[in-house]
Amino acid sequence: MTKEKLENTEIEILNAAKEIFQQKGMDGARMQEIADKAKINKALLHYYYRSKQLLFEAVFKSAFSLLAPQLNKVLNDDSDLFEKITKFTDSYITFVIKHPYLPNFVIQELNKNPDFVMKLRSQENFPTIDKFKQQVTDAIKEGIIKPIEAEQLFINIIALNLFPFLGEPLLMALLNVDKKSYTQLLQDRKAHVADFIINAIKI
Amino acid sequence: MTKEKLENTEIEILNAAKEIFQQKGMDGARMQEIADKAKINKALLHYYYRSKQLLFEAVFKSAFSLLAPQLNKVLNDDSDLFEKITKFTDSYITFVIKHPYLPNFVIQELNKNPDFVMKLRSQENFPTIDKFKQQVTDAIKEGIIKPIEAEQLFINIIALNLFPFLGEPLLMALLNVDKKSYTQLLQDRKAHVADFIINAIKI
DNA sequence: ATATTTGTTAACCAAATGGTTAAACCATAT
DNA sequence: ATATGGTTTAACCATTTGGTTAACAAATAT
Repeated sequence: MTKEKLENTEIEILNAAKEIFQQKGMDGARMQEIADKAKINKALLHYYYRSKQLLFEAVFKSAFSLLAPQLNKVLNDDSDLFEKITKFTDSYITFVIKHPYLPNFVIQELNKNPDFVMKLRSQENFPTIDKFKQQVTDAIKEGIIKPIEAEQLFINIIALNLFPFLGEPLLMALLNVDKKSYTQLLQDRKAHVADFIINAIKI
Repeated sequence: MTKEKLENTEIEILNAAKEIFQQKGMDGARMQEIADKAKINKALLHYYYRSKQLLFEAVFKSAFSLLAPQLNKVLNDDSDLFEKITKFTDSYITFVIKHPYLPNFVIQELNKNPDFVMKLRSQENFPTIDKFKQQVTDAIKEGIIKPIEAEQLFINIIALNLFPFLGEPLLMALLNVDKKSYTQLLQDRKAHVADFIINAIKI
C-alpha cells in the first residue's frame, strides 16, 4: 500500500536519524550514514524532511517528548512527595536503559543551542514547576520536611538521577570500575538515591 | 626573540583552540575558525599541532588537567569529611564561572569517545578514590555518618555540584527563570548543597 | 656577511558533505 | 491499458573542510 509504505519510510528515516543524531550529535551526524541505516537513498531524506536541520529538529522534538513525561513524574504527579521521589528514582533508570543516549543528547544539544528551548516551551505538555512548588510549600507548612526552595530540591532530584548517566565515562574512570560494576552501582542507586534525598529533607 | 614568538604563537593557538573546541566540540569546531581567533594562518595550526585530532587532544588534556584538581578537592584533600564537602561546594562554582564550558566539554567528549579515558588515566595526578573511600569508612565506623558506599556519596557530591551547570538551559526552561535569576539560584546553592548532603548522611 | 634553520603565508588540493535534478518506478483510479 | 500521482534512485553539483606545498621572512649560527 502506498500510504503504508510512505509512513514506513518516513518512520524508518526518523528512527535511523534518532540513532545517529543521539549518538553523534547534530555536528557529528552524517546524512549519508542516516540514509544507510534507514536503507534508503540519501535524496529521500530531503524528500521527507527537506534539510538536515529540519530532520534534526524532528528528532530533537521527539526525544524531548519522551523525556518530558519523565520530568512530569516529579513535577506533576499526584502522589505524595516522598512517594514520588521514590517512584521517579526507581523508574528513571528503566527509562534510561531503554533510551541510553537520550538525556545526554537533549542536554548537549540544548547547551549548544540554548535558543532552541523556545521551540520546546510552546510544545504541548511542556513541564512546569508550579504544582511541585505548591507541594513543597505544603509539606514544609505541615512540618514534614525542612524548609527548602522547591527549585533547589527539584534540581537536586534531577541531578542525582541524571548525572550518573551523563557522566558515566568520567565516573567509571574516577571510580576505576568496568561497565559491569558500574551498571551494578546504578542499580544500587535505585535503593540509595531516594533514601538519600528523603534523609536530607525530612524532619 | 624567536623563543618568545614561538611560544607565544603556540600558546595563542592553544588558547584559541580551547575556546572554539570547548564551545563547539570536536565535530563542530573548524580549523579556520581557530586560526582566525588566533590571528594566524591556518597552515600554522598544522605546523604546530599536525592535525585537528592532535590539537583537540592537547586541548582536552589541558582541560582535564584543570578539572582534576577540583575533583581532588573531594577525593584527596586532608580536611574533615563535612568540611571538604562544604569547601568543594563553595569553590566549585567559582571554578565554573572562570571556565564555563569546561566541565560540559570534558563530559561530552568523553561520552562521544569513551576510550579516550585511557589516555587520561596514565596522566600524572589522575584522581583516584582510595583515600576518600577510607575516609568514608572511618566516618561510618566513628558513628559520624550513616552507612553509605563511598562511590555513591562521591557520585552524589559531584552530581549536585556539576549538574546545575551541565543542565543549565534545560533547568532554566523548566524553572522558567532568566539567566540572572538562574545565576542567583546557583549562588544560593553554595549555602544549600553542602547542607543538603550533610543532612542526608549525618547521624 | 652569509648559510641555515625556524616561523609564516598564500595558493592549492582531494575528499567529504548537504543538497538538487531528472528520470525511473509503482500503485491506483479512470 | 493507460494516465496520474506519489515514491525512489543514480548521478550530479557547489561548497566546505582538513590538510599540503612551495615560497618568503626572520632569526640564529658560522
